[in-house]
Amino acid sequence: MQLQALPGFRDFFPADHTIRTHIFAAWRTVATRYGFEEYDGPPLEPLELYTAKSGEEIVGQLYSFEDKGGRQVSLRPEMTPTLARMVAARANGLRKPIRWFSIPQLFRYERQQRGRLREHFQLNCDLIGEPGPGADAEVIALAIDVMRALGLTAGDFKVRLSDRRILEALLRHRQQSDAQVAVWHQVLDKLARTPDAVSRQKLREAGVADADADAIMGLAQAKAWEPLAAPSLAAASASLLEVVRLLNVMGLGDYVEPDFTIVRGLAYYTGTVFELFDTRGELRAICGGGRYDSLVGAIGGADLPCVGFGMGDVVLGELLKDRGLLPSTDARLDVFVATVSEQDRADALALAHELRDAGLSVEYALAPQALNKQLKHADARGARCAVVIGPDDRARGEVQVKDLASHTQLAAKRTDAVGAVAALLAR
RNA sequence: GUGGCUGUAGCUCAAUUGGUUAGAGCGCCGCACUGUGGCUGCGGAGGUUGCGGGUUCAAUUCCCGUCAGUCACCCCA
Repeated sequence: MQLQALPGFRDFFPADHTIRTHIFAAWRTVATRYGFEEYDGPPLEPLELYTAKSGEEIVGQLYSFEDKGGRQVSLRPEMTPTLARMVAARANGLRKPIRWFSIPQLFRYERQQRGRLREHFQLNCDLIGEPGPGADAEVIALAIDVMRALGLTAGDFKVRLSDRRILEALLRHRQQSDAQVAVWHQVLDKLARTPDAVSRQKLREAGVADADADAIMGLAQAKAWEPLAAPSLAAASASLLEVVRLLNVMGLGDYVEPDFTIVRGLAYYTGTVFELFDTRGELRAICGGGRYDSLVGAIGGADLPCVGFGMGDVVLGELLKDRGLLPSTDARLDVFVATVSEQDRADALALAHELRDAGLSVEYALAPQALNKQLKHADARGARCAVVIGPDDRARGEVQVKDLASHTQLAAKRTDAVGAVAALLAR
């Protein structure tokens, strides 16, 4: 049996790693553009960090074990508890609001599916210390701009936006019991992929009156903001409507649509919740987030309101691939230095090093090789330019500088070789 | 964790009703090509047909198990 990566874990061959780097670069660029600072924490944490606040159901999905010191530990399944601890530890000394982002590798022990592995990288952006809707709009705009930076448009994805307080108000207004509320969450979460009759049946079994079911379903499935103006919802929806207004002002209105069926699995969300989906509905959520005003207090004692999101690299990568937006994964070399004879090798090494000192990516044949083989290799490596050094050139104090794309070649003084190459590459 | 489908070369795939030496394209290496690359031609390496067992004169093909992938559940960073 061959040794291979564990199920749900990935080997990143150079071509794969290029894609990963491409995504990370967009994440860092846009987060930095929004004034966010990068942080990180340990990939391995005490098990209690997650069992204490995330609920017992999540323990089954933790990649946890006992370490050699007898400690119960877990690979991190999410970044937010670590963030909450770090922020709480220095809460008094940090200027608010705090804008932090991280790109942690996260783990879960679960059977894998398309877009869901046992390991992935996730951009986490959190804005801490600002309770108002301005912060919510800011992080949502950040998520949208990450997608735009990768070449995706409003035709490719949408932000589905809601606020937990709206559903709560709906249910409270209709006096649903706690057990019924739980059923509602389940039903609404999978409404789009479930036949209507099945949903209705579930609600009936939970003792929800048909009249209540009609009313709540009707509002929950609304595809417009207008129903939020109803007097019974006005207080609960004021924040969300302001978030929408701000996004419109930023010019990002096209990317946002209402979806009051968004529930989000994590228990700690308290207000705004949102998810990013591909418009064709082929993939699972690309990004999810929302407001969690009590978590930092619960973990670290400091009472700080937060809003943030996580965006994973797996589904995002699938989407970019489907839309033909992946970067070229070919290696790009600036210069290949080729020799005609073994007597040219010393000059070739010296020149290659000068070119590397000038910041160029340079290769040469490590062992003696025919010139045509070297140039073929230069071509295969995607080099823009080749420098050929032979006995005749050396006798004249020259080198030949070739533009591999245009098949042109010109002689340059050996003393000016770096300048000649730089000039060619600048074209 | 439950169920369906699928496992053949590095990749994408062939192989007749079960039939004797498992093929092709791409990629890789070499030669034509001892001071000039993309093309072309020729050659080569690379497989325990995922693994284990069973049926059969004979298994890539049929059956069982197992591992892995995938899809749907459960659930969702």
